[in-house]
Amino acid sequence: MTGSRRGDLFSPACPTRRLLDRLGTKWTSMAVKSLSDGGELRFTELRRRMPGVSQKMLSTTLQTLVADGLVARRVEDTVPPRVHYRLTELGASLEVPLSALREWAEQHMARIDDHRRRAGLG
Amino acid sequence: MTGSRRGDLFSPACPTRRLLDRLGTKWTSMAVKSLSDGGELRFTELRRRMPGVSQKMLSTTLQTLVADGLVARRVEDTVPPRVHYRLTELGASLEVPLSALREWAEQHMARIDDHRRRAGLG
DNA sequence: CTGGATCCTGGTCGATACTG
DNA sequence: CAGTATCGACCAGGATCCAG
Repeated sequence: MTGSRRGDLFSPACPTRRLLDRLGTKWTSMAVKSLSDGGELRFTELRRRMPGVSQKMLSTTLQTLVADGLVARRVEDTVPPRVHYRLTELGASLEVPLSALREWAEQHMARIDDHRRRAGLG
Repeated sequence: MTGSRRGDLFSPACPTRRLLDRLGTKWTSMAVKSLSDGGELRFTELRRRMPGVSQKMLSTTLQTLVADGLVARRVEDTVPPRVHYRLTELGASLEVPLSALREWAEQHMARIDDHRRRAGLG
């Protein structure tokens, strides 16, 4: 942090853009929400809470979140293995602004859809 | 709105997912931010504020935003034509949760990047 | 000046099959 | 149970040229 960085908002390294890029991937926000609601969950439990997700995509999504430090992965050394996922503090802190965006979406997306229908693009 | 819709959060029509899908497209959030900062702007003014955007992508992005009802388009009937864009009330209201997400990104993305580097995933 | 039309590339995502 | 490997479809997005 070198003081004011408003100019950075439009640099290729813009943190907002990179964050939205990730949240924009299909399953990321749903996984965060599921872990926020369910606490610590196993792989299959998580999968059940995310209708439509494939094993590969859930695995990839979780790997990204773990690498980002938003989700913690805990392996029980049993047979068969049990793997548990939960939000880290960082992940939980993201839930705050993210839930604000969710509220906005739930309140206003219907109007957006309506507008799009009239424009004939949606 | 038909009362509580928490279950909808994971339906294919989930409003949050669809909103993030749009905000996740490369230039959308930058355009919203630029219009929020600059007020009403012409196409080329907007383009200057968004380094790296191509004519096509700016055009496409603005069309989407206009169709969504987040941005208003005003054409001055001159030669050559001047086209002005500004946020609608709906678009301005989106700026509220969006700026909260920006703050989070600016405060925490560095830590995410650091975490990723250690994980060796980029 | 403000776009539209076209072509092309890379990455996201899904289906399927296989493994410890 | 919890992944990994591979293949292919699809589309966002960039380059370029053209038009009102």
